[in-house]
Amino acid sequence: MMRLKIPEPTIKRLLVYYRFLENQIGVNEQKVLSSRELGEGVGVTSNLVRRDLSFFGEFGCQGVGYDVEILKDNLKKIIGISQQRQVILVGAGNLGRALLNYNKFVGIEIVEVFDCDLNKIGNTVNKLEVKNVKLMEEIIKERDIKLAIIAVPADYAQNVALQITGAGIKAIWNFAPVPLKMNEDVVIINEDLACGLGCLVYKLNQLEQQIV
Amino acid sequence: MMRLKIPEPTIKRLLVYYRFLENQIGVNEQKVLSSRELGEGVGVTSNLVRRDLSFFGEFGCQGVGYDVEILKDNLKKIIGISQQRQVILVGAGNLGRALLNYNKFVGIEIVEVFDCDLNKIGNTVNKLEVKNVKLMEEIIKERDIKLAIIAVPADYAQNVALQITGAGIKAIWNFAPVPLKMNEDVVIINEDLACGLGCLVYKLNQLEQQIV
DNA sequence: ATGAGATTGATTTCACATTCACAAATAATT
DNA sequence: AATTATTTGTGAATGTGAAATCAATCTCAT
Ligand SMILES: NC(=O)c1ccc[n+]([C@@H]2O[C@H](COP(=O)([O-])OP(=O)(O)OC[C@H]3O[C@@H](n4cnc5c(N)ncnc54)[C@H](O)[C@@H]3O)[C@@H](O)[C@H]2O)c1
Ligand SMILES: NC(=O)c1ccc[n+]([C@@H]2O[C@H](COP(=O)([O-])OP(=O)(O)OC[C@H]3O[C@@H](n4cnc5c(N)ncnc54)[C@H](O)[C@@H]3O)[C@@H](O)[C@H]2O)c1
Repeated sequence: MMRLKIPEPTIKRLLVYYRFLENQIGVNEQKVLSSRELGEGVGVTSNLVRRDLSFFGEFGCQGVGYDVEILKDNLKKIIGISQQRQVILVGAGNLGRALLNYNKFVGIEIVEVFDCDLNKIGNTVNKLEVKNVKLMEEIIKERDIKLAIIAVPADYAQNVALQITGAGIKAIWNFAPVPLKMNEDVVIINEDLACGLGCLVYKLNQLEQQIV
Repeated sequence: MMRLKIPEPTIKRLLVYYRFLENQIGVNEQKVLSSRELGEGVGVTSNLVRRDLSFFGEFGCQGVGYDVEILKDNLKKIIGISQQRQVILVGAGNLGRALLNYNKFVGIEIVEVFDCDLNKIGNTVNKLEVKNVKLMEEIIKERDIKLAIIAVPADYAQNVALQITGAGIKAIWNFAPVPLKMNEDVVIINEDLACGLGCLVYKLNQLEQQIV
């Protein structure tokens, strides 16, 4: 174990490991699993699995492997999903509604949805009422929410980000394809889907040109 | 210019640069822009912009900058989005419909949608009729489609991937949170949204523990 | 009890990605 | 024409992440 300066890719994989363990529980009665099995399950090498985990401690048993329950509990604590965190979503459009209807995110619960469109305000999405964005800042403060999902059009994202951080939001999962300019004390993950597609198109072209 | 072995992060940024240039056209009449301006617009350093572009040639003019139109055309060619590529989408669920309704992806056109749910087959999403997945393989061959988007539940993704690659698909944009096991001649981009969220929760916890 | 086989966790090595720093080139100014 | 401001493109240095390697430890069969 070494602590200090954990690679970002490692952090992203923690949840992948956790999700795999969760799913495995039901499938078979396996109590213990090896880094090789875990790695194969999620598509990384066993070396990398051990490396990732060893940043946070010694959870395995040499010659044996990892106890599923113990590893799962430890991952929960490490990631910080021992209890569900309350989250808001801004922008009940196409993507926003898809996210709201998805019930498989672990560690979070979307508790409020905001939009500015009068045709959407008042609608119900997955048991949640879409509220007027004018109420947003007050509700964030009232409920002491720290994490927000931005699913508004690109042109409005920066403004929304300023509003919500002003009201106390400290973490933003941003789906708008713009780089948010924020203070250092706000953590942001940008989920720019288009560039994954761009990369795929590039690679497909390379593949085709190579063969022809 | 150096060619050979281009970093994957570089490839992903190409589309970000392109999208920024597209958007800038309307905003002002700027004919030329510097790597600094482009970098600030998309949230990377000017050094990185120049490094990325220089993998593919010399598009700028020293002391001046980059001609917007010329750079845009070159990026189009490099990424491979000079003409729209026909694409299919499998799984007209929550996420699938959000993607179908999004008209801002560049370089692709979703031309067919498939699902296995009889309640969804026949429905129209963004002017496209959802077709029975049984027709999928035939239509892929008929229209000679090479790129597919997978938006089906995790348990079905591997099967769908085998079907479509069997029918000729060479590139997959996969939203199911599972590592697809495919031959070497198929390119895959996995868009595992949950791990971005996991990473954000982790960082938020770190932030909070640090302050308290 | 002992040895064979399995597996972890740490160290070392290697590969990849970004930043730094500067020569070369251009435009604007005097 | 000479000078100054910019700005590109790239070699070198640095930083970051993954793979390879291996000693230490555990289980189990004999
Ligand atoms: N839909 C996709 O598949 C997809 C793919 C990639 C990226 N994105 C990005 O995700 C974001 C959302 O996309 P979408 O397709 O859901 O768009 P959308 O237009 O369907 O929805 C946007 C919603 O945000 C609301 N809104 C606008 N300004 C607001 C404000 N200031 N406060 C609160 N609500 C506001 C609108 O009323 C609308 O309901 C966009 O930035 C888009 O670029 C979407
Ligand atoms: N919705 C989200 O916000 C979200 C977030 C993260 C990941 N995902 C992933 O994206 C995928 C789709 O999510 P969703 O929320 O749209 O799920 P969904 O259940 O709403 O939609 C899935 C669709 O796939 C169809 N389907 C199932 N098996 C099929 C098959 N063999 N062939 C064709 N169609 C088939 C179903 O009929 C359904 O319409 C899932 O793998 C999910 O884990 C979704």
